This record gives sequence, structure tokens and C-alpha cells, in this order.
Amino acid sequence: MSGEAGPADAAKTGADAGAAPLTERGARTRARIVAAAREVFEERGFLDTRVAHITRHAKVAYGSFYTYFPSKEAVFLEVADRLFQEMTQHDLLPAAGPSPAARVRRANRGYYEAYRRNAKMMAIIEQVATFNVEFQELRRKHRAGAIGRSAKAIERWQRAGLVDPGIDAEMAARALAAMVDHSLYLWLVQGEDAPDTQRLLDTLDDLTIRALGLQA
Amino acid sequence: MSGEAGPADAAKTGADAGAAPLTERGARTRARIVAAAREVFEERGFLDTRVAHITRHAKVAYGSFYTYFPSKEAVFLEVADRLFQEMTQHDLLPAAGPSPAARVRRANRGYYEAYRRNAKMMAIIEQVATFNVEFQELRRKHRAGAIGRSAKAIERWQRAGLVDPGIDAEMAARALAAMVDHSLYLWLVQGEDAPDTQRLLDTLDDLTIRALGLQA
Amino acid sequence: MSGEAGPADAAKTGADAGAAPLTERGARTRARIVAAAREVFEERGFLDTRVAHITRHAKVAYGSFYTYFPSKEAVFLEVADRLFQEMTQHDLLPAAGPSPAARVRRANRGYYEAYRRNAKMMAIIEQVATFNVEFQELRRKHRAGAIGRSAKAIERWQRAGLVDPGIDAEMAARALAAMVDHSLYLWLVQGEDAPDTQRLLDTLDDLTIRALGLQA
Amino acid sequence: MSGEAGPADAAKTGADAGAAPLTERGARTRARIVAAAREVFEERGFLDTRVAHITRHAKVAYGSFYTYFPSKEAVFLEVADRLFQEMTQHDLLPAAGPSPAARVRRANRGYYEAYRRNAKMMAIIEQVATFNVEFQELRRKHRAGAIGRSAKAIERWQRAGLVDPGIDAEMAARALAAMVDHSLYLWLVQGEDAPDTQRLLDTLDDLTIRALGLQA
DNA sequence: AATGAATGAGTGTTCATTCAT
DNA sequence: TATGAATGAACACTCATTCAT
Repeated sequence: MSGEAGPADAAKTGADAGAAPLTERGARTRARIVAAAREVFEERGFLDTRVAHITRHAKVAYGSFYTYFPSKEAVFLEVADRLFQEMTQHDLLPAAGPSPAARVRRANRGYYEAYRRNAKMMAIIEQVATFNVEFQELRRKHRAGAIGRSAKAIERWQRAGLVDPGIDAEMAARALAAMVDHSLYLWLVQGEDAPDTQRLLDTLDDLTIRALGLQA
Repeated sequence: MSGEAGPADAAKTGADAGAAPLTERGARTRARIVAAAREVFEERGFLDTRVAHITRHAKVAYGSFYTYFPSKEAVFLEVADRLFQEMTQHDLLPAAGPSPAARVRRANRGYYEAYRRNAKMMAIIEQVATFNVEFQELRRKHRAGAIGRSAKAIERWQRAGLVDPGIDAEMAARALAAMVDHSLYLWLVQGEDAPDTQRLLDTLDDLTIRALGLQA
Repeated sequence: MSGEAGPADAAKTGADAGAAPLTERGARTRARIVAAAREVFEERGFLDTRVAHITRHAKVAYGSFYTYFPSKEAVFLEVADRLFQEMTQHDLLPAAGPSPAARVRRANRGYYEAYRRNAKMMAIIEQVATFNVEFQELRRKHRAGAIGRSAKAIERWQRAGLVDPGIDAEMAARALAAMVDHSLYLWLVQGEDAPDTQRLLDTLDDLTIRALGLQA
Repeated sequence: MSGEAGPADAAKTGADAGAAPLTERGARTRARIVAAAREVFEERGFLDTRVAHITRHAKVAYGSFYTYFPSKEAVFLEVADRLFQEMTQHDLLPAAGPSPAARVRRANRGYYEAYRRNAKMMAIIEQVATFNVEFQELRRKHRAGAIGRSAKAIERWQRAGLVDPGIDAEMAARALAAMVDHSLYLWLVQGEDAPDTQRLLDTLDDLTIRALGLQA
């Protein structure tokens, strides 16, 4: 899914998929719809979004939506897929570089920034994940990719003697990702009231580093 | 909210709330509806549950539902409120007792067991939390209570020299709760494929203990 | 299907079926809808009938239609089933009685009268039979019943030496029924221009009698 | 209508008719569409055929359809008109030749073969005849031609003393045509379950011959 | 209280036809 | 001619809530 992606790839994601546009004009219309969809989803959530909202926002005819997408779910899948790709850019860290602790901090900050930028969509994504199986799958794949990369890093650190080999690298990667993810969700999406952002981020870094036993 | 709760309390929670039953017979009908609601919600999720499903399951007339609840949301709030109370029984741990690490393990296991028992409802709760503001508030309150108790424990351990005072107790309580909560959610609700439960639970304990710097 | 029939029976016919009414009032509403449906179908054909037409005609709310029927097809099936029953009353001829030729004439006239009375619905029935498989089945059953009775009569006449035993009783019953049926269809429904009704009916009798070799 | 017919003639049939192609290339495109239309109609029926199905099948652009036909109905009329012509070739029997009974049998077999070859289209034709007035007219004309020829033959036989003059030649021609037509329809289109084809055809011949009182 | 019928606004999707290129 | 994108009216069906008995 990630990678080249684009309309054609996303089409496989959506059910029957409206054909990919063959002309320049079609490509523009399609892009307008995707952009409008994202904005409307952010504004109203998935459930309260009507296809009419999207087309009105995109200034295209109602029917044009179905020229490019077979359903509301289908556009959502595409919008979300793009988002996931952006969200996971950050963890493509250079293998070499600063200390592990510094890299953990950098990764967390990068993720935080991306999350904050996309907080509204992240809210909708969580919403759709609670009832759309197809979407759960898309999300699971992205998560698996990110966690795999984390686990690899932890294993490398274990071999380098920087992390206790007694830690279960894969499960730790999962658990720590869940910690960061859900903390940001509660904080940025559900509006959990916490003193301030800096303390939250510092604590996430801190706990991660301590849990892995890295040199701060 | 937690504590005695019951219909009267829940009634304040739900918008207008259906009249509390005055007769013995009414109380029984109401209870039948609540029980049926929980089962149907678990079976189909909130969005796909119809009032008719609930009344059919409860073997009461369609109209009877509205004798006791003003809306579908209202029963859900009551069902969820009861669940939250059960879920947070576990952390009413005795302040004294075994070592902190042992207490962390016990609390985690207790929460895991409760989560597993109620996994289906936890899924629905996450669903409703993504769009119902009123419900988000109910959940926030419960979470705040649980986190407050955790934070208190950490502070106690810090005062006892068992935990590094450099740790932000409240934020740590939040972050660790998010880790456990979301890991269980992904594992038990979204069906994330992980090798096995024991490794997951062990890692959650392990990371918590290491992050707090407790004596294993 | 034929026989006791009624809502309950018809419900099995329709897909998921809207519940049979439990109260007197419900029964009345349901009956109003069925009657209105027939009138609207006759007026506009199946394809051009909108559920809204039916409910408007029956003076009930749009939604009430779906209280009793799961779909437009379902009411149609019930209307048609009733019609088939009426249409096949005529051939419940007394086994004994006048001469075979007289009985052929009487049966044909009876069928003609019924057809004429219900010509509009017969048109719609033919329409639906061209695309609805479920309905084709219902119709096939009714036809099979009627043809079986005809075949039985022919066999009786063959045993009585009134009809040449060289005739294939069952196939003859089919072919002759097709002749009468389709002639009436073309005449009464498709408005085929023929000189006059009397000549058509006389010819149908005449050919049937001659084909079977009955004493006129 | 029958005879040379072709695009130009059919154009008069269809409402506004798409322009007849002026270029060689246009003629080819048009032909591709007509051929594709027939195949798609056979496959899915008139109602379930989409213009897009036809153009896709013909490998022409969606818009090209409307270059040649003003509507879905218009292509159908042309396809049907061609079919009718083929179907009625068979009864262009030489007036002289074998015995009347033999000619009846030959005509029936010829019609049967044609019907079987075109059974799918015959089904669609029946479908369209139930709602499209314009098409009913086209069909009526063809039927009138065929029946006229039959009636002529019967009258000839009456003058030759081979058929009882008491028979109403025209009505008999109609009724017997209806018998054959509808029997084949029920058998070949609606899939009526009858023992076997031979018995059906033999009975149709047999009854026709007996009804007319021909020498077998 | 209990029952179940009545209500009707709301919405995703289809598809023939028109049009710009 | 050919292409394929654009259009938008049309419609079946749902379901929370209200009401009459």
C-alpha cells in the first residue's frame, strides 16, 4: 500500500473502485474531490459527512463523486492511506547518527509534530477503525511496518550491548508504540486535560529511555 | 459517578433519562432492557444496534424502551457506567502488601482479566467515544480516577525512595496507563496478531517496572 | 401457496417480510396498503410504481409500507398470489356434469371472464415474470396446478373413449392452456386488433374441441 | 419493416435515431455497437443493461453510443427488428410441395429451431413488450405479417377441401400461432419443466393438425 | 405500564444523457 | 468522429421517536 501508491493502488483498496481518471481534467477533478473529502471529514467526522458535503465543497456535481470513488468508504481509505504514509515518514531514521536516546527523542518529536498537524484526521481514523474492517486492515499494515522498524532498532541496540537482551524487542516495540500513540490520541484528540505538552512529551521520551535502559 | 451509582445516578448522566420505575414490575422491565442492551451492543456494536434489537432481545414491547430511556445513547451510558465501575475495582489495591513490582504485576493482570472478560464492550466503548461528547466526558472521569490512584502510588514510591523522583508521577501514570490500555485494545479488540498473550503481559509488566526503575 | 394463504403465508413468499400485523388496526392498515398497491400497479405497471405512490394512495405514511412489506416486490407477490387464486377458481369444475365439449366451453368462458376482469393485473404479471425469478416460480406453481387438472380431465376422457388415446394428455393440456392464455393476453392486454371477442372465444373453444376430437 | 430494412429503416423505428454513419469508419463503429448491444441484452436483459456495458463490450467510447443511437431503446429496436426478420424467414414456405400436415410440421420445426437459436433475445423481447409501446407496435406488425400468411394458407386449404370451412381461418391462425409461440416461450425461456422437447414439438404438430382436421 | 403501530425526514447510490475537448 | 468526464434527478429503504389504545 505504502510506497508508489497513488490512485491506481488506492483503487485496489476501495471496493469496486471508480475508474482512475484517464485525462488531465479527470485527474484534477479527482484531486479536488480527495482534498475536499479530507477537509470535510476533518470538519464533521466520517459518520456525519455526507457525499453531498464533499461534492459541494469540491464544487463538482454530486454524480462526479461516483465517477472516481465507489463509496464514501473508498475516498476515506485513500485519504487515510496518504496520511499514514506521511505519518510514518518520521521514523525512517538514519541507522547511524546520534545516541539511541537522542534518536528516540527525535522520533517521538517527529511523530508528535505529525500527529498534531493531522490531529483531526487521526480522530476520524480512530472512529472508522472501530467499525470498518477493511480499514482496520489498512491500519494494521501500517502499524506493523512502523513497529517492525522499531523492533529492528531495539534488536540492533541489544546486539550492541546498549539494551538489556532480556527485553522482548518486538513486544516492547509494540507496547511503547501503543503508549506514545494513545497518549497523543487522548491528549490531542480527546482533549484530555494535562498540564502542558512539554511535560507529556518529556515523559514519553523519559519512560521509553528508562524502559529500554538506554543511556539518557 | 462510580460507587453506588445505579439508575438514579445514570439518569443524571443520560440526557433527559427515562423516568425511574416506580413499581416493582417496572424495575424488572427496566433491568431486562439494560441487560438486553448490553448483550446486543456487544453483539453488533453501537452503530448497528437498533432499538428494536434491544426490545426484541429483552422480550418487551418496542414502546417500552422509551418508557425507561429517552434514547439509545441513554441506555448505552448506563451500560458503560456499570462497566467502568467493574473495570476499576481491580486497582483498589491495598496500599500495603507485597513489593511495588508485585503490585504492578497484580494490577496489570487484574486489568487484563477484566478487559478480556469485557473485551466486546470495550470495543463498543471505544467506538462511542469517537463521536459522543457526553460519553467522552464520562470516560474521562473514570480514567482520571484510575490515573489519580496510580499517580498517588508512584508518588508514595518516590517518597519511599523506590522510584526516581525525577519522574513526573502524574504524566508517567497517564502514559503507562495509555500503554497498557491501548496494548490490550489492539490485542483483544482489534485482533492485532502477536505471538502470544503471556509475552504481551510480561512485557507490559517488565516495561512498567523498568520505566519506573522498580526492583523487579 | 394457494389455499389458506393470507399474510403469514405470503410473508414466506416475500424476502424478509414485514411482520404480520398483531392488532386489528394493523390488519386494517395492511389491507389498505395491499388494495392501494393493486390499484397503483394496475395504473402504472410494476416498474413505474413508486412506493410513495402506494402509500399516498393508501393514505398512510411512507414508512408504514415497510412495517408490513420488506419491498415493493413483496407486496406485488401478495397481490399476484391473490389474483392467481381467483383466476384458478374457475377450473374447479365438477367432474360430472354436461358433455366434455360443454365443459371446455364453460372453462374457457370462465377463464376469459376472469382474465377480462383482471386484465390490467395480468399485464403487470407478465411484466414481472420477465425479470423476477422468485415471481416466475410462484407463477409456475400456479400454472402447474391448473395444467395438472386439465391433464387429469383429458386422461379421464381418454379412458372413457371420448378422446383419442394417441394424444399426449399432459403436453396437450400445456399447449392448449398456452393457446388460451396467450390469445387472451394478446387480445386483452396487448390490444391486438381482432374483429371481435366472440369470434376469438368461439375459435378457442372450437380448436380445443377439434384438437381433442371431442363431440361438439 | 421486414425485408431490406437495415439501419435506415430501423432509424425510422427508433424515436429520433442517431445519425446514420456517413463514413466507412462510422459504419463500422455503428455495427460494433449493434452487435455488442445484442450480446449484452442477451446476457443481462434489457432492464439490467447499461449503456456502459454496451460500449465497453463494443470497445468504443461511452459517448460514441450517442453518436449513433438516441437512446438505449433505439438500439434495442434495431436489434429486435433484425431478429424478427430472421425469425419469420421460416414461414416463407413454398406454397406448393408436400402435404399440408407436412408443411405444418416443417413450419413448426423451423420456428422451433429459430426460437431455440434466439431464445435469449426472445426473452428480452417479451420483457420489453411489457412496457414499451413503440416496441409493441413493431412486434404487432411482425406478428400480423406471419399470421396473415398462415391464414392465407388455411383459406387455401379450405378452398381445396382439406380444412373444414366452418373454421374461422384468421382466428385459427392467431390462436395456433399463440399456442406455438407461448409454448416455446414457457419451455425455452421460462424454463418450464416438461419431460422432453420431442414430446412438446410432436404435440404442437399433432394438435395443430387435429384442430384443422388435416390428414396426418 | 405496556404495547405495537405510525411517522417521515434522511441518505447513499445509480445511470441515462449531455458536453467539453 | 471519438472520447470520457460531468451532471443531477430519481428512489428504495432505514430507523429513531412519537402516539393511540
